[in-house]
Parts: sequence; structure tokens; C-alpha cells
Amino acid sequence: MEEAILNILKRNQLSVTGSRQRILELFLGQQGALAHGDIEKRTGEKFDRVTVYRTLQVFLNKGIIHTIPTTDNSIRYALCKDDCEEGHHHDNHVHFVCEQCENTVCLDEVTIPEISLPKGYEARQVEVIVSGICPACKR
Amino acid sequence: MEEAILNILKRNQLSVTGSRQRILELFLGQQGALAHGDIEKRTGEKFDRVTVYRTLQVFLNKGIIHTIPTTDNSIRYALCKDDCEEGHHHDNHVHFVCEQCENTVCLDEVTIPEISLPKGYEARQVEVIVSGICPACKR
DNA sequence: AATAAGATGCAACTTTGTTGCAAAATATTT
DNA sequence: AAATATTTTGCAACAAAGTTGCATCTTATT
Repeated sequence: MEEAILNILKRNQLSVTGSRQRILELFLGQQGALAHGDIEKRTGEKFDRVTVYRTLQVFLNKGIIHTIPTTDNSIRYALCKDDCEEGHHHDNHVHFVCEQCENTVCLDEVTIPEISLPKGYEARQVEVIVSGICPACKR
Repeated sequence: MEEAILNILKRNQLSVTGSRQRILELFLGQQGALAHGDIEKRTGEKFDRVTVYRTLQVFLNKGIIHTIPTTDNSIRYALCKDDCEEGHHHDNHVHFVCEQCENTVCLDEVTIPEISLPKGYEARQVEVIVSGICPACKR
């Protein structure tokens, strides 16, 4: 785990600092997505608000994390799989948002079906967000 | 057009006021989606910021418009088709965001394919956002 | 160990969204 | 058509979210 964090930072030529380690730790410590607010809350005592913003920005640029579209105007971030590169992500997996516990998870095993667009439209990326009830909240 | 606006308001038992007419006019005047910022800019001289927020909120509740998920932390709204009711929308269509002109349109004719989730997940709603190049920007 | 490069915290600020309340506009009743 | 009740609006004040410049400290490099 500790190992994994250093790996990610090294691989992306980032200097290893406290906030970067801590935030990566959060992502690795759970397999869902994190809202900006969550991250800020869970690091707020140790790091400045501004640092959190800047760290997430760096991770986004490097393709370490990606954003998940939401309707409620709260950005959510999730770790990218290893095959994302700077600039270009291929996170062609489905995101699931639980209406009950509000958790967001990446369903890596579910592939996005082909979607045929009207003439003239050229698809570059497809995002699928399924909302409903997750197994944990089911009963 | 003028007619259509009054229809929508009457059908939803809303009193017809300046801001409601103007905002509906914006939606009817173009077939894409509008970001909150757009709406505010194009009505700002006539109506208060707060009124715009409240009007959009009312339209959402009544099912006149719906939100479109975005990654950039800016809510976008689009008109619902007639078959949306208060509370429940069936906007099971695909949204297309052009990377060039930043326009968002609802592709009503494209239906969302069936997505099979892992055991235990129960889908209630599926959102599909395709980004790429739109016909107008194509060449 | 010394230096260069980069990250952080602070303060100040902008933008975005919210709430309470009085005034104004719309709808309803007579 | 006037009077009343109901809604909606604008204002002010505030809360929350996000940004920027700069001095200081930390990490990496030599």
C-alpha cells in the first residue's frame, strides 16, 4: 500500500509530499469515488483547503484520477486504472451511484455497449452513470 | 411559440410571470441544453440572480426541465419532453456534448441500450453522456 | 551541505448558491 | 372592476466553493 503510493508518484514524476500521499491513501483505502468535500473533510486538519484543490488538479492532469459526472453539481473523483495516460483517459467503464448511501463505485467489469449516433456525430468518449440501489443497501 | 410557453405554464399550474416566460423562451429558442451561467447572463439585466435560481428550481420540480450530468461542475438544464411528470422523469435519451463548441444536445432518437450489472445492483436510472464532435463542428 | 525547483499555507478575493422578508405582481373572489 | 388572497420578486445579507499572488518551507538535485 505504502509501496503503491510511492509507485504512483514516482511513475508520474511527482515529488512525494504529505498531502499527495494522504490523498492517494484515501483513494486506495476504498474502492469508490470521493467527492471533493469528502477529501477536504478527511484531510482538513492537516492540509490547507487550497492544497487539496491543487493536489487534485495535479492528479487530474497526470491522469491519476478522473472525474465522474454528477447531476448535483458536486464533482466526484476516482482513481484511474493503470492504462490512463496524461491527457487521454480510457475509463470506459460504468459508474454506479447508490441513491441510498450516496456511494459511487466504478464497475470495471461492466463494459459499455456500442451506441450508434445519428449521422454526423463523432463519439470520442462515452460516460455511463447508473443510479439505483447497491448490494449493501439492498436489504 | 408564445402559445407554447403559456401552455407549459398553464399545464403545470404556474402563474405566468416575466422571468418564467423569458427562461422558457430561451429553452425553446434553441434545442440544446443551457448552463446555469448562460441563463443568468441572458436574463441578468431583467431579473435578479435569485429569481433565476428559484425559477429553475420550480421548473425542475414540475418536471419541465431536467439536469444533465457534467464533469466540469456546471449544471446544465434541458427541456423535458411532454411525457415527464412531476417527480418522475423518463429522460432515457442520450446526451451529446461537443468538445469543440461546448454545446450539449439531447439525442432523443438514440435509446439507451440495456446494461447488465453485477449481482446485487439494482438500476433505477441510466444516464449516458457521449462527448465528441458535433455535425456543425465536423468540418 | 548547498542550491535549485517545487509545494504549501495564508490572506484576500471572486464566484456560486441560499435564506428571510418586505414590496410588487398575479390570480381569485365577489 | 375592485378587493382580497396567494405567489413571486428583488434586495440585503450571508454561506459555501473555488481561485490567485506571494512569502516560506519542503523536496529533489548537484
